[in-house]
Amino acid sequence: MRRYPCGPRPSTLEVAAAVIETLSSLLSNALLAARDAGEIELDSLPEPHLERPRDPSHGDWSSNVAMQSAKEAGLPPRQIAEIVAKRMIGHPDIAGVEVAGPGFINIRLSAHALQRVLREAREAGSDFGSLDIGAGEKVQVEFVSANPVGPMHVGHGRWAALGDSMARVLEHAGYEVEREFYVNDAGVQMDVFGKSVATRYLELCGRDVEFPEDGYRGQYIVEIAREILAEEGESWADTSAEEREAHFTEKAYAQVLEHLKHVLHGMGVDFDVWFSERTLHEPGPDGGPSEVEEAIASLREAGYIFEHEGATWFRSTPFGDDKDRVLKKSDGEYTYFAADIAYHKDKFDRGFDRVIDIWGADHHGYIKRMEAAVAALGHEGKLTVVIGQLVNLFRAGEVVRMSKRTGEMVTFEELLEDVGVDAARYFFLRRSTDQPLDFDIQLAKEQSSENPVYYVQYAHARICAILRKAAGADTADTSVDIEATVADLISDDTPLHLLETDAELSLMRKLAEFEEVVEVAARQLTPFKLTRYAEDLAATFHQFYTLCRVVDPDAPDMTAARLYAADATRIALSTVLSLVGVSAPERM
RNA sequence: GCCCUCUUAGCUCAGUGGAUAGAGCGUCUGCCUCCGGAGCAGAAGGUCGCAGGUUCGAAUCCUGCAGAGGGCGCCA
Repeated sequence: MRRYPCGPRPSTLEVAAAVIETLSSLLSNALLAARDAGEIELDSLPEPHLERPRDPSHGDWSSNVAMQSAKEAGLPPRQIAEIVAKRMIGHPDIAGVEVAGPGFINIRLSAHALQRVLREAREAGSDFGSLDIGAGEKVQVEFVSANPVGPMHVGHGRWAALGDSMARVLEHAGYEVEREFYVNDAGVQMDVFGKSVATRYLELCGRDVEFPEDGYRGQYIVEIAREILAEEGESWADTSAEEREAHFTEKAYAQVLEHLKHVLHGMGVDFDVWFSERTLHEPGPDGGPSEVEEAIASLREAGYIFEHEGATWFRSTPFGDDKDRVLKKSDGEYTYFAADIAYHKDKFDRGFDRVIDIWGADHHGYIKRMEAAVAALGHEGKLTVVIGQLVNLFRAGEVVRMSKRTGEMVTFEELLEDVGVDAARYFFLRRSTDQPLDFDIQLAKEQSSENPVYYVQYAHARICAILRKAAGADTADTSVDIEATVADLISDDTPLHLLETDAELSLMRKLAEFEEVVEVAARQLTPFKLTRYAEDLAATFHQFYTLCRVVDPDAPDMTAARLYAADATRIALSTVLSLVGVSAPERM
């Protein structure tokens, strides 16, 4: 249940916020007037909170001011509520005020107030629900960041959908967003990767070699080796192992990186920056210190570095970490953590006001030290780490088994090919982000009401069919331009006041919630709220459709008004789906 | 052993101090001479893991216990 503090709201918030402002001041004024009239004794005015009641029969908005001030006023809450309520009626936006339960003041908006959202949607178009709570603040979202040593697993796909949708919602809420992929192209896993490919290559050349114990055994390693063989022949079989492995590392790395970009682009996820970990270790301009060295120098300057047993340590415990952490090992190598500190210093040096990292659940225990490092660098509180949980694959209720040891698994690319981009993205965002997700491949492919993505898309397609019908075209005629059709059918003069039945009011109420949904999703970084809302809105529209005949040649005014409402719903559905990254088909 | 997260309807899950705890699926019953039935309506279904505490009020906050998952390297 959301609560809105009373007081001034950013003027850029439109419909819902304007209503909240109106209601808040009505409540405050009613209390003040009651006090001035001597009906209530109050030294301080409570901050009236407005919330949306769970139960629609309790009205559109509800306030608990009466309960809050009961103690001080020395009156029963219900009596205070009665006093306040009677002073609120009469406003054109208010259809009724009731006192209920222990002392709730339940407010019902007038049809007049609700109808405004339809014009709002039409004026805003694809900007419907957009806000300015970000006020242009620069935010970076870093996500996926899979090691470039193999195909993405399904969890990576979920994190891609999550990060991209989060970025879209933040943009819609007025933030300036950059998407970034951190490429872990340094470290031993790259060597192991190159060695694995090189060994497979030698095998393909007919050489008798032993596969490295810790090598990557996936079939894709063989495929990469085969491609290099086809391209470059057998000449690398006779070079030194060092030369060969170095070459194969780079060659295979480039291939995998291209593959990652290709798959992500195919699902509509495009990054602004691909950041290479290696660059952090390279010497600075004019041969100066690397970024890793500079980051450690910064921490040293701030007093958080010490030497112990031949290693260089970061004192992270003052920031709540369990133990201090090694940055430079006694063998002279830097740890992954050292590079990650340099990476985050680089992010903030680039001027982001806020940085969001989406990490896999296995990095859970890493959060505290990273937050500690960011705080030590003087950016406390600007980093938010979101943990993306894994995906359990099912097929018709049966678990799809995967083995990490043998490298056998369903890759994300295979899943995309199987179920399609829309279903994959939609399903990934149906659950709270920090909860493991059960993904049923068969359900995702099913074209029935059991499949929520079809349910929502169907509502959109259905509206488009109605609009085509209203324009006199065949409902299935896809050559009809929806936007132009709508412009012909409705106008600013359309008599929206005709919309006053329960089904129509419910639809308008649901549309008015959209802005709040965007706000909550942006503030809480929870894009899964969008899919819930999309399903709610689709259901509300289907109910409206069932009860309200839209196209009726005998009632042109009512037809126009209902088309207006249907079109506003189309705009909202299309917008919310675009925030999820799912298409809004005009016909299915 | 220590730390984190989770436990809500048969199943999958919403719900971070308010009212009679919700949705989808599944089960059962209805609705097409009518704009897309890929739809709609209704019914059944609950000790919110357990036990205390705080509060006018707790699924929600605190403590303990039980169960599930994850994390605890001079790995990345």
